[in-house]
Amino acid sequence: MMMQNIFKEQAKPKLFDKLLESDIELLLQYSVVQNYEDGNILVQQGDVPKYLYLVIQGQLKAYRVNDDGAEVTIRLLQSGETCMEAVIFMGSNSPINVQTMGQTQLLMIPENIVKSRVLSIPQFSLNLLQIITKHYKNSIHQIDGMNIKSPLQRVGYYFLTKYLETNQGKQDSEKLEIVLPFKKQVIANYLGMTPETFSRTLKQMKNLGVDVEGDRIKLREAFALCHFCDIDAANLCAREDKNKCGVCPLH
Amino acid sequence: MMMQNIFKEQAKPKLFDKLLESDIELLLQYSVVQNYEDGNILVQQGDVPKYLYLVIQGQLKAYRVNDDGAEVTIRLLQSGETCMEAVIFMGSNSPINVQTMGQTQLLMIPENIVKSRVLSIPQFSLNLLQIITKHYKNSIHQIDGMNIKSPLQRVGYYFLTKYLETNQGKQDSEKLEIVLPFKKQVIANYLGMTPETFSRTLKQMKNLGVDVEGDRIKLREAFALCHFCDIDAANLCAREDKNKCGVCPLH
DNA sequence: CGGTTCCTTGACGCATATCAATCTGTGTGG
DNA sequence: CCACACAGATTGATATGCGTCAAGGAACCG
Repeated sequence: MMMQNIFKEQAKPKLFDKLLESDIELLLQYSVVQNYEDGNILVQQGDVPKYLYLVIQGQLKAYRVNDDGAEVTIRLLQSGETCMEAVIFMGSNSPINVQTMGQTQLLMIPENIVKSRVLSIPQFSLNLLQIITKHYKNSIHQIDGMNIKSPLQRVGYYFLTKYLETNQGKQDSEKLEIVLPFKKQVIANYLGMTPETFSRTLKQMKNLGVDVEGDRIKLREAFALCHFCDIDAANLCAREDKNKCGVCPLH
Repeated sequence: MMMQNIFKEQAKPKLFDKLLESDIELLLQYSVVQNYEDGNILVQQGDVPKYLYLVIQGQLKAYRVNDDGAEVTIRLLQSGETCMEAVIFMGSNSPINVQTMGQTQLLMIPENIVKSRVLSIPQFSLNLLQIITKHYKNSIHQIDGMNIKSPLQRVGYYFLTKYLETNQGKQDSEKLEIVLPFKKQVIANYLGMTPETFSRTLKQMKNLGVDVEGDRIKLREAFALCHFCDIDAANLCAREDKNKCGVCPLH
């Protein structure tokens, strides 16, 4: 299987970062690529996961449901991201469901291959550690947000991180627009609020210099989202002169 | 440094699980043991962590604070548990503060030793993966709880997991009592509620057959907490005949 | 004892969920 | 090309559950 073909146009997934071509081949020996329709449930709470999933195209949602059928979104994944890496090492059943959102193409690496390669390829276990710790960090932010942040702050922080992601490396040519990568109700649930509250919150943001038109978020000024910055976000910020924003926690 | 002395009376920490004595020595080569008073801040948000901390005696709290000074508890740790293992691999600054609660004795392993041993001792990197994924799983439950569970359900689930932890392996001699390992206000914050709400919730639990006297939680019947069970908890349950409780999600 | 810390109890207000209706856009079929 | 259906998004009205504030009680320690 030729990775350079599959991910031709895209950045190499973090999972394969710094791996030798020969190591990647070892890893993909028994992997398969598969296509799914919208709404396909790949893993259910309680399952023992059989694969590590890498999104080639499309989107996935990792979530939990309770008895009443209420959903909590844990992660939203796009192309190049992986899931079940963590669960494979939990030594227990999956605490989450995973479902496709829209048409999706996935690379599936068998669970036992992952486990054995961890022991034989040090860089691979390092990659996994970094991926999982990143998820962990995200979930810490989620917990934080739900406890002490208002909906406005949660949305603002979400926009800020999206803004920083899309402008990574581009010091000068900052685009003052971001595009929501998911349906609004999906994002709302991820942020722990109802679609109604999300919608109302978007209107509030206009007062802060953030205009919303459909799924396009337009900033009236480059520093519009700086109110929502924290130390973690500031570290992603590419501005060489961070104190220009006036509120950067690093200054 | 002799691990068997330090942890004489206790279970061996997960961090050292299945490691050869020689590997442990390699790991501890540059480690130090240190004592701290109550309230000592070991790590602050934004710090680059210098050590992995293993609790020998006492308790730690990992938490976040926002501008207003409001705290969100991420983890509460007791003897044998570790922290900063995840942060070390995040490749960024610490998203959390860590503080001692009460007098505490800690083993501190330098960060660069941890990183290098990961590459040279496969079982060690496996241990780390398992520890971190467990934290991740916990944080998933935390997110879940704050979104779709009432305070009653959160407290109930917390008690249930504590109950299952203390009765691990003891199939027959189930003690119908658990002892809260932390101050009530600390637990309340960990569960994402105020001490007032926590207190009121404890009274509600009396109707469900759970009596609270100080920090002792007494179950009037063995199945009192089964209402709060989910698939994850059920997997920890030691009862050979799980369907006796009538609500087990495994049956 | 007096002081401190922790926990509990009560009264109140507000923010967000809930329910319901309307609006917008998009794709489909006649 | 228009009419219709449907999903998603928005807007409004209502209510309730938790946080906040304030006071009182309990346990502990010198």
